[in-house]
Amino acid sequence: MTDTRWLDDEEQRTWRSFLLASRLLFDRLEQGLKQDADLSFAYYEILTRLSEAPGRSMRMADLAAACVFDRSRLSHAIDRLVRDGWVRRVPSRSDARGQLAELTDEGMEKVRQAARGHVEQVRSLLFERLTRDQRAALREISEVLATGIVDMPKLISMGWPSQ
Amino acid sequence: MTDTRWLDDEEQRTWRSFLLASRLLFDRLEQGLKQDADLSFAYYEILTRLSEAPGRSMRMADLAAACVFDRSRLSHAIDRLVRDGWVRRVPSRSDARGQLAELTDEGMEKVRQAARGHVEQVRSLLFERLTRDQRAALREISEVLATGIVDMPKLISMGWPSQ
DNA sequence: CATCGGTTGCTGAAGTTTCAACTAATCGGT
DNA sequence: ACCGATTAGTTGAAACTTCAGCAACCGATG
Repeated sequence: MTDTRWLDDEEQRTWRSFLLASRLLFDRLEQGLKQDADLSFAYYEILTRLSEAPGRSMRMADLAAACVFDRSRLSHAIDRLVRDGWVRRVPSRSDARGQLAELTDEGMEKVRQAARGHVEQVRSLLFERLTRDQRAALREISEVLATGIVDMPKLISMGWPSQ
Repeated sequence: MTDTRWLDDEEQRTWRSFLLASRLLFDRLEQGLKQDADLSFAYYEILTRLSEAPGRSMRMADLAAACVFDRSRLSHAIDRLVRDGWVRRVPSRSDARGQLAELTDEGMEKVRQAARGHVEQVRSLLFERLTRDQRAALREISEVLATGIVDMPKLISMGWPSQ
């Protein structure tokens, strides 16, 4: 029974508010995507990443890292996206173990459509509610936290915001 | 094809960093709880809420609201917590439809143990990385966001941070 | 007290994620 | 060239969440 340093009142409140806010936000976004594009947030993110990648395709492992999924989860998810026709699997030329996930034209169109409402929602639920200073603070805080938890270099190299 | 207002660079970065940071953070916490208490974050939260409630028990619907779960999810989750002996179901006296979820003594002990490592992790992954100002900003931002998405009054009444 | 709209909690099925194994291919040193 | 160690990606089962629907109950109203 070593003594734990508990959270003080201020911290407790901050933590719970953060928990609540992020959950409400993500739930809403999930719900929005489901409603007007019949996509889960996870699928939307996969499609988005692919749409931004050169050749609209990425190695499975890179895509997994970019989405912060484990390989298994991605593999199953791609199964479903392939079944629905948004993505296609292509064997890698340079590494016979490798697979590329490649966005189909239908997939590209799908993301485009989904993005409209989604971006609008991010704007109205997040940015429009914050002052300029708060937006800046949020960015700074997020970058500090992310950097602290994982080493950035790898992530930057796959398209995450740097610095 | 109405024109969507896209996110500018600054917003884009803020949004992606926020997404990344919160995901990494929650993943780590989940992983930590799993490792040293064999609990998912969801279960941990249920147990925590119960441990703080008068009589260590709550109405299903209230508990669901407090955890931001839907009723069905809670119902299934409580099934499993009952199976494992951490929680017991008690019919409500005042409302024949109602059920209370009540923490068992074993459940209470379980949360206590789990809380040690968990709190330590929240501290080291979140609070220790932020300056005093950043902590204050995070709280403010979180409260603004949460308030914007859902009307607070009900939540406050069930133990969420107010104001 | 009969009825009707709303609430409470549960259920089973379908969809998704997690976990542990597994195969195939590559790498690195000898 | 070969062999053990590592990496890429997949698989199937178990765990979990979501979804739609149900039965029981509440409570206000006529």
